Amino acid sequence: MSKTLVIVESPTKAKTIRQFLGNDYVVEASFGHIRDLPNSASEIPEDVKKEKWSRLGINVNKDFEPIYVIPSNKKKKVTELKKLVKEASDLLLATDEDREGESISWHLLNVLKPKIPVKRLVFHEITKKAINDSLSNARTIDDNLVKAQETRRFIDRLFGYTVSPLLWKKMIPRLSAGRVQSVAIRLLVERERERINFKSASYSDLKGDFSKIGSNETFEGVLSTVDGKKVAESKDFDPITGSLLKNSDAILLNREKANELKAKLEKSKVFVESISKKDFVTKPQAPFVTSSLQQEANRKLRFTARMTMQVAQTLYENGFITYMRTDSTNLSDEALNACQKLIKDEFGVEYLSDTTRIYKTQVKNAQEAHEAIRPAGAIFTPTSEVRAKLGIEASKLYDMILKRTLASQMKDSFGERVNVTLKCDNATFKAVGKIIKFKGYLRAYIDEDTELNQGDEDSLLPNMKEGEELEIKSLLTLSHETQPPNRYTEGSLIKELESKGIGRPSTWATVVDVVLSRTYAFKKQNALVPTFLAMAVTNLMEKDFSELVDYKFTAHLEDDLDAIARGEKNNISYLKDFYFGNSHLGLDELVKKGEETIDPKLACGIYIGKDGDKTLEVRIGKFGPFLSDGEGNTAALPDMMCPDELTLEKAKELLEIAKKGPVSLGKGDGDKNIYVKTGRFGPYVQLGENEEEPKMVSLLPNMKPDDVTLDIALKLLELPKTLGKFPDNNEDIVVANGKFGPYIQAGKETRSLVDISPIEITLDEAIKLLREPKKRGRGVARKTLNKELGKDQVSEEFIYLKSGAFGPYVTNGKINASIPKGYNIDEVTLDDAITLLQARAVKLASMENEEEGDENVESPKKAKKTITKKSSTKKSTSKKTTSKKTTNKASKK
DNA sequence: CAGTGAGCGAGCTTCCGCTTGACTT
Repeated sequence: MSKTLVIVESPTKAKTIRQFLGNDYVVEASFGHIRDLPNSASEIPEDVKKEKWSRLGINVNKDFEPIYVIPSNKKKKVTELKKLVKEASDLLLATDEDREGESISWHLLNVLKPKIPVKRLVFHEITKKAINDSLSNARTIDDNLVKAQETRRFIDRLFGYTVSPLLWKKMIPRLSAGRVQSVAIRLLVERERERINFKSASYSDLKGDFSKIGSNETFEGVLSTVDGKKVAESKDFDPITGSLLKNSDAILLNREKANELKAKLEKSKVFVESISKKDFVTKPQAPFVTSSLQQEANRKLRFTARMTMQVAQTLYENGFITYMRTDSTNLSDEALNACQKLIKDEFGVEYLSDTTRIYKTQVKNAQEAHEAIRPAGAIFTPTSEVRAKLGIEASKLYDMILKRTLASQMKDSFGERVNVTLKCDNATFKAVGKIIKFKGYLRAYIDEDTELNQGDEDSLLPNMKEGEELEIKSLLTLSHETQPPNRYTEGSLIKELESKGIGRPSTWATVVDVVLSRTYAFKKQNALVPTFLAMAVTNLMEKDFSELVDYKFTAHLEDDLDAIARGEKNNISYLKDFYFGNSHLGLDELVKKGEETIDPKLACGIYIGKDGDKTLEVRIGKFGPFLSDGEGNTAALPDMMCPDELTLEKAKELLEIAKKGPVSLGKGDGDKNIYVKTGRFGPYVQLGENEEEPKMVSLLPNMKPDDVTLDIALKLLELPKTLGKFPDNNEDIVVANGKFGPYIQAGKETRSLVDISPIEITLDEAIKLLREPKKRGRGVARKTLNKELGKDQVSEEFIYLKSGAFGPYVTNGKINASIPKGYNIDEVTLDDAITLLQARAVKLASMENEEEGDENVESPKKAKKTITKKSSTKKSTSKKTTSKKTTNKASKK
């Protein structure tokens, strides 16, 4: 008998639903979108390739008719689904309930062309009840919602694929621009500009230790007013001028004045002027959504957004948490019941909120197709169990999710704050005490706001009366400097984008990756530093495409898409308006205008300042940014230089040094100068300067320019050198430093030098090495790519970057992790490596458990499985499901 | 096996959102 085919987006979701639906249903996953506009030139069908519009994938002249193609990695999936449709009695399209989900269903319908009855249905949560409800509420596909999705897709494509080529022409190839990424880098750049324009201000104040008379228990007070005027603090200063804000009537104390005041007050008496008490209440925050999870994991666990999502994915696949790409703060009844029970058990009934707390989603464009991120199931798994199965990293993230979920249904925290003003001569001091009377949700989870503003600790003041005299135990002058605004971190950038409605839960982690991999920014500890390239691109975008990088562009787009989804707006005329313009210039005209008017010379320069009549600027060159004075003098910029560090003075200095030329280390052969320089292929030493072909030798791997002494330089310049004869073939043994690192050669025999330095190797050592068997070609290459990235501060392990048979990977000696595509091998940092290894460890722990599960259930078949691993994928997945079921059952007791 | 800041082919690069690929060095 044929069955009903149900198609969902995620295989894990399919697996869960399969358990609820029973044998009359076949549940399969589409793995997201199955069809899209052609991604690259190779995907454009031959018959339209000649058309001018084909590189957009959209025929802009024919009502924006798209070319849809099935990407190669989806072809197998599609054939599989087609086959299942043939066998099925009817089809249920159960993709997510949002624009993208509706579109996936529409594409499925168009590609699979089913001849059986088709219905569209949605589950709001994955519980038996919700699924049964949805089965009885099936509907048809919402065409307007599909049109809204297409419009979004086309706008992004038209923006990205017309503006990026303009950047290639005017700046350098391979640059990119888009609705989301261009705004992300603009945020970074604007913050950097604030830092560049920032003028620091110095100010001083006093801190005092006070006590009741005769008591040794002191408390702290901070100088608040002098002669009735507020003492200036950080926020009273103008960040651009560094002086007091115009409308501020605060009094500015420099160090001298503060010291004078201190000397005077030390001789004065101090009294309690006033005491005021105020109750305060703090409330828990909503359960996690993708962005808040990424932010808190970034802040508390130092996870990158990518790492957070990798670990969350593993937790999801193992049935520990609900879906991790969501913008909904909603908790299902199942979750609420589980919370209430656990709160009672763990903390006591007095900690349970009287009413169910419901959190309104603040995000404007939220699509709420899923629940909040929470521990899965009707009974939450204890963290210890997650730790046992998936290891420490996964359990840390899980614990955070568990506690935040619980806290969201717990009682408020409340307490009392006491403000005391002390009078001392013509000055006053302020002391603050705090008592938390009931910790409430803080027992479970302390969020960022609470942590920053008040902490969860009591700070007590002694009992005092107004008018009471106190003792001054000590006074201290404190000097402060105002600080420039902080750079964005991954977490705070995501937060900012989300608050502007830009980007979606599934993309925030990749947005960060795009910005980094296109070298629009680099990481400095946790901060994202925009590059000069990002500044040049942002300058251009702001000037010529201001509407597109306006922070409100996406918000307006969302409003319009909603109108299209409601059937109130026509999508074609909307697209025409955007691309060809109407009352304003359309994208097409903007790009054409840009092609004519943008001067590459101007676009590639970032103004630094004037040196006399010379204009100093950073220029974007093919090989990266460099300094120029406009008169042919150039200078390289130090690696990883932050834009706000390149002041006018610093720029002058760098140009000055470059003009003088490299400093000679000393004299070498024939009285020629020896220099250390850096070229396209890294640092090298050079002998002489005016020769036609000065001798140049690269530094050895692991050698830094600063380490090179005259002695080392002389030895390097001896390369390539002949050590002597190789007795076995009577050829000269030559030591050289080649493209792939140092090596020795005797006739046809070559060996890479790995452990021995080419400037120290002796004839005997060379002979010995040549007689040892040659490692295979790849082996040699692997040894050359053997870079120590540094030491993991936590585990104290050294981490290496190596290249193996399956491409480059990082290792800590125990675990290996491949470098994913998109990484520049030369730029893999220690942090990247640690992230990759942690994610790998989590994955390995998860796989180990699956293996054990298999063994327990069907150990006799294990051998068979390993042999037929590739050919019978289907079999092994179904087996995994059975094993999962049993482990789950076992764990729920 | 080259040491910049740029002059020539030919063809390509690029967007945002959905989802998880392969398991070793």
